[in-house]
Amino acid sequence: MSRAAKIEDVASRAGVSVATVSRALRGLPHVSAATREKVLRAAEELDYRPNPHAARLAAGRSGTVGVAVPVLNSWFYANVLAGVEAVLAEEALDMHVIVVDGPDATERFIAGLPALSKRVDGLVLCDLFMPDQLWEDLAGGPVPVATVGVDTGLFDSVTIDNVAAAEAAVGHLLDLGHTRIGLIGAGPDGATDNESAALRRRGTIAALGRRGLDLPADLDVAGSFSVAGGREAMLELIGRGAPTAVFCISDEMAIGAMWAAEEAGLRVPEDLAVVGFDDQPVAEAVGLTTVRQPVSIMAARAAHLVLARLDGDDGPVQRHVMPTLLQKRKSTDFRHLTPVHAHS
Amino acid sequence: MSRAAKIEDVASRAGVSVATVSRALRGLPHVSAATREKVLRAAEELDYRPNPHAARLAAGRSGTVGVAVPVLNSWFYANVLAGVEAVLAEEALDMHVIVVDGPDATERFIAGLPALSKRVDGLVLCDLFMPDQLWEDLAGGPVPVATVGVDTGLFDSVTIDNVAAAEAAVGHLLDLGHTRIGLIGAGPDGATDNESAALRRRGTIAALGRRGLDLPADLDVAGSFSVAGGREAMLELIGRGAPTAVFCISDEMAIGAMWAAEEAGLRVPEDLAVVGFDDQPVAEAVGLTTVRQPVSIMAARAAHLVLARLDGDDGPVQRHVMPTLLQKRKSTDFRHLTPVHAHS
DNA sequence: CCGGCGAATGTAAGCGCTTGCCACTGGCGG
DNA sequence: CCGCCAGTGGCAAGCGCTTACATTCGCCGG
Repeated sequence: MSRAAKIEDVASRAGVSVATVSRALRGLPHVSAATREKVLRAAEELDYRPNPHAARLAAGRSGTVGVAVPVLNSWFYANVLAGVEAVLAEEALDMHVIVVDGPDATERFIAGLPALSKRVDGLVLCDLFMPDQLWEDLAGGPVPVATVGVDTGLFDSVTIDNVAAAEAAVGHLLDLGHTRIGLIGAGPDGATDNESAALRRRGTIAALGRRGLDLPADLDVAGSFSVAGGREAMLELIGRGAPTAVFCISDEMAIGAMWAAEEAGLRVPEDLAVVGFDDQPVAEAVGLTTVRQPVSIMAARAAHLVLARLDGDDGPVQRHVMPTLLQKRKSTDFRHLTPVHAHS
Repeated sequence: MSRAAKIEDVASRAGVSVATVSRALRGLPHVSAATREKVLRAAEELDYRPNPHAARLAAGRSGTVGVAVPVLNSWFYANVLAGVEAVLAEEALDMHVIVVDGPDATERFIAGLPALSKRVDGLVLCDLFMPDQLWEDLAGGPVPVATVGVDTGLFDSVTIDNVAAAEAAVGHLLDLGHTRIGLIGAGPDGATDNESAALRRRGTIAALGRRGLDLPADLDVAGSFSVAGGREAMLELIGRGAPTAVFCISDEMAIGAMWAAEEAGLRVPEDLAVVGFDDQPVAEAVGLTTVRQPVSIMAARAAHLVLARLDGDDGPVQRHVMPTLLQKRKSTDFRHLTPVHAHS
């Protein structure tokens, strides 16, 4: 065909007005069954495809929800995207992905926020770190927001209880008899400011504290959320006099830590117990004890929350806390006897 | 402010016409420096943000390139997205991600193709499997396409030499003295039709053939591209009488295979040599010998290729073949003595 | 048999921007 | 001193759709 059909062509072919075509095609009321049928047929025959930009301009809605993540190529965020994408695809909505990696990108993201509200109808924000003022600005804005991984109290959120999860992980290590437990985390000292990291650190300290222990500075290291980051942190720990167990706030880091341990001639779990966080498929394969969190389900729920807001739900802010589960595997399957116990 | 500023507001504030504002803001010629400055200031003062939908409708361009991938939550495709996103972000273009998982989604993708050409200016297609006819239709269409991982000859493409890479991998195994080498692949029998999988299988057979060996049916299994898929395939292989070495067409599968081996009491590399494909970070951590391919660089190049087409490049189709490298690690670090050699 | 009412449809005014085309301006050579 | 040209800038017609409002029509109760 020469030129793409427009709504007007469909209208004249069906013998109705463009308004009727628009209504019929979108399933709106006030169209008789017969007319609708006629329109559908005409559209079919012309292979009509509505122009989304025209529709969006006219309707003032974009049919798109934005998803902001710090990086794309990590298991966690890839699954966030997958979770959101799955629900959006069902609703025939577009996903606009925004990568906010590091301070510069955050700057740009913030600067682009006003413009963003024109291109997305809703927003799923994942592990974003911004000044409080901006969160409030966002809350005052027109686009519904759901956050995953962070809970500001201002928006619908879906998180896990990071503190409790970390307590469980470290508690497990303590139950095994460890007293010299390292933490491989992330934070201002590490790659980025990350709320989850801070909470897991808090949980670690809480678990330790409950047994009268603390987290000595030399066992408290931070790295980037990656295999390499975990390895480096572990190497650092080893250089300082290795702990007998280490809690890593991501599986990638834990795998890096196991690697470093091996390089240093430490056996896991005999010489070093390791626990990770996430429970990605690889964790099970390598026998890594880790905290399972339902990543893509969380993301999907966040997506549903913004969709509900788009459908007019104006109930109170919903703050979902999803369950986690400590998966015990080989990397901690060894009872550690501390010198104290050995002599008692 | 009450209502978002529109171009007209900027125009009147700057004392020029909307046409001039449009030109000034987009850096088009035929605007004097003084005028441009005036416009910029006015826009700044009003915090003006152009409405992308209006711009796209009027201009007939979408400022968006689409990226189709089979799944989001795998290392490979996550890196593809990351690679594309990085170059698009630089050009201030949007990325529209399309997940084409399985036949149904492919169907939908194909059905949506005509509509798609209105919402994207270009397309990066990754490991997509479609009837030839549709590729040709696409080639006849208005939107430039670049493929990654598959080379149809119709579009700019960036691939690796899968056959040669597999030959190198299996050749390495042969050099180590293995003669009973299994292949864990994917294909019509596996999860999806995948061109790379077919080519790697071909390379495997070629390498074997060069030594006068063949790939017996009982050592030729297929699984899904995942840890679980690799594990199941390996278990199957073990059930049939384990080979002494196995080539897996992805790292996830290789890690699954190592897991299965361990479950079965086989030591890697002594009892079973394993080689994977991709060289994702975890591979190095677990000492997996594997074929490295520059995933995100490939994706970035594909993105550049479609951008070049958008800039009017109408040169001949470019078919880039990127280098791969066999990374030898612990999982194959053992010279296997076949009975034949042992007795000679 | 008539007024009125609601459902079905049409009319047309935008939505906010881009761009082809025309009009103006001032500096320059003739 | 005049006409011409290149460089600027304005005008206005779209881009293809949505939707408020007006209109039409069939049907019912009075």
